[in-house]
Amino acid sequence: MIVVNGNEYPFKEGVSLLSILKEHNKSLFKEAIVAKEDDKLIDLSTLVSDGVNYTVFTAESPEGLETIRHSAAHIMAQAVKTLLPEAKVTIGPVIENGFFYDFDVENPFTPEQIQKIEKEMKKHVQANYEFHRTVMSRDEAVKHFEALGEIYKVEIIKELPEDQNITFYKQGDFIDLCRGPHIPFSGRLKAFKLLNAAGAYWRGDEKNRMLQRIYGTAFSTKEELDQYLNFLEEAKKRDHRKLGKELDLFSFQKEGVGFVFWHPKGMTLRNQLIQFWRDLHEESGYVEINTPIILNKELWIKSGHYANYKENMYFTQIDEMEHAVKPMNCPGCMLFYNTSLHSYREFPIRVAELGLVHRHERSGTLHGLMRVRQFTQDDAHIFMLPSQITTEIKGVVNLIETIFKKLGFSDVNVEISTRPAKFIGNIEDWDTAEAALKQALDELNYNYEINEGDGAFYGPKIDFSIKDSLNRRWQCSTIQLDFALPERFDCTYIGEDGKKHRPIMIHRAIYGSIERLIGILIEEYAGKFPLWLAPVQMKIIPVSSEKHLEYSQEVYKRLKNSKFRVELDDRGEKLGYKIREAQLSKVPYMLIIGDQEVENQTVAVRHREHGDLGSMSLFDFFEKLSSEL
RNA sequence: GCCUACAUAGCUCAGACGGUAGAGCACCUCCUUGGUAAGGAGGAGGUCACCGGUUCAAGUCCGGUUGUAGGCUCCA
Repeated sequence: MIVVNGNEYPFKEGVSLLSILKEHNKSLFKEAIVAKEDDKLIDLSTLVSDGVNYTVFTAESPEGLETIRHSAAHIMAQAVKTLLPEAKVTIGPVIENGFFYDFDVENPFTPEQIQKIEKEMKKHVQANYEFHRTVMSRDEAVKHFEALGEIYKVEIIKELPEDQNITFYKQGDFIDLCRGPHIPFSGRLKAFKLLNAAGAYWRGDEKNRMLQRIYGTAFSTKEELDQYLNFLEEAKKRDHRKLGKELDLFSFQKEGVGFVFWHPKGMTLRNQLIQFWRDLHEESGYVEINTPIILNKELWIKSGHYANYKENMYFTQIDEMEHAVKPMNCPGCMLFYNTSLHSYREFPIRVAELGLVHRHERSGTLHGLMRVRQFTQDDAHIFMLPSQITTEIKGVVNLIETIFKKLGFSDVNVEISTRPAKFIGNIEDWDTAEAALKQALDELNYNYEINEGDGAFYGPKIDFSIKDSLNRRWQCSTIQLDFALPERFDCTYIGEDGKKHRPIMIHRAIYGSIERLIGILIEEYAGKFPLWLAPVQMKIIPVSSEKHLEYSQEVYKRLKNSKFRVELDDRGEKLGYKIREAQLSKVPYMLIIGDQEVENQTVAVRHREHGDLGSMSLFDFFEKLSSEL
């Protein structure tokens, strides 16, 4: 007997899972993509063994979808080889929303070629080739691919363990090295699209040859594919670079590549975020400092940045002495710490700094507000006793939670990075610190991933990332322990025993970069900022710019005096026109003032999303606003 | 930095074959004083990113530079 998806079938020697389905379960047979034996994904062509429990997946399952995408990459490679036989194939994995395949070709792919490749793929799908799995020995495999001139495959095979059987998949006359599993027939690939092409280094190493990568995606149905393509379109509309221009928040100029020009409305966003941040930090027992953005080279040698981070730093001369523009705030804070003698009784000392830092990023990596060369970090350094680590980390995590909640982010990813191969300090300190980080997150019931060995050389860290509109993750908050800097700067405190000790120090940032955060917020809200952030909170629109002007100005003054960000549109345009403009500028409230409002001393409130809310007294409107803020 | 594509008015975009620039919106002026997403008329605005080449003639063809976009790499 064998079991498939809970149903028992008689066992027969030398029969594949697919044949079993074909015989006993026609509907599942038609939909089946891949299967699982215990925890191992297998092809449907696998011959069944007696007494085994199999699970068969359709395209609807994550396993099925991933297999479809993987096979789509192979079919794409097949199509490329059909059209360009001299192309050399490399690798073609599944990625978050699709797949790609890298080719070594003489000339980069043109959009027309991509179209042709897509058409060719459709032919291969139509042909409904069987994906045939074969096994070869290493030597056979190397010979096979050497004969074909597929040098990249040869390279990969040579790196596989000597004794390992190497599997191949053949569909039509195309054969590719692959661990599998794959869809049973190419016809099971029902909905796919090639998206774009780009250069990519072989093995991601810029010293290697640049290959040409084609990205594509595949879904279980045409509807889902269309839905995804639609999502990409929608995401484009939310792109912070587009909205930043439309809403006049900021700009970039060729005179300063990677440096943001903040326009008045963008400045309001910054200031609101900063004010919220300051209030919260003051409540949470932080002090705030500000340190210079230019400091001499000796400092950066001492901090280790000169040795480890020089490539990303800008240098300048002052009185013939070399100086650097700060890429980080920590050394300045160390100097501040050392300006006085500290006692363990003061601990923890929480020192915040909204520090303007400059980092040289390679030109090709710049991306709107998300990656720039000058940005403001909402930094803080906390000095403490070893026994205070967990409590302090928890304090920071709570602060992060409060802030993300206010900003409306729910999809936050948390990762702990532990001791790397190259590290400073002693292992006991690392172990204590890593345990403290985990304990803090555990006590707060956080789910997190662990990146073993991914910590900085100076200490372990917790990173928090959130998503932009295209589901790209951006790291914002970070909490990093640092064993190096207190040492390098000889920071000390006087302990209970009257002797000098080395304090524990953490760096932390919550917004990460104010620039990046605003970029993410623009996309998160699609430009419709909540009332507390909105650059303009309400616009007063008189029906007639003559008859209703006086009362409109009075309303304007009262709102202005109550510290609201209000504008009065007193142009001689028609009501519909002014509403349209206000609507497009995404102002939360429009206050329409006509004869009725003047007479009753009210305002007609229109909300950017809920439309006309009717007339109300200014007092009621204030009540409404305060309930929203 | 590397690969590819793109660069025309403030914005969004047209400009087959090379014959010295065009629309809509925005802006300015005038008319219109209009009740919940565009009232009308007129006007002004461009060294076609920059530098060089081919040509009688370059927005258009070629080369380079700069910037932008999508990736690679790197990171807040």
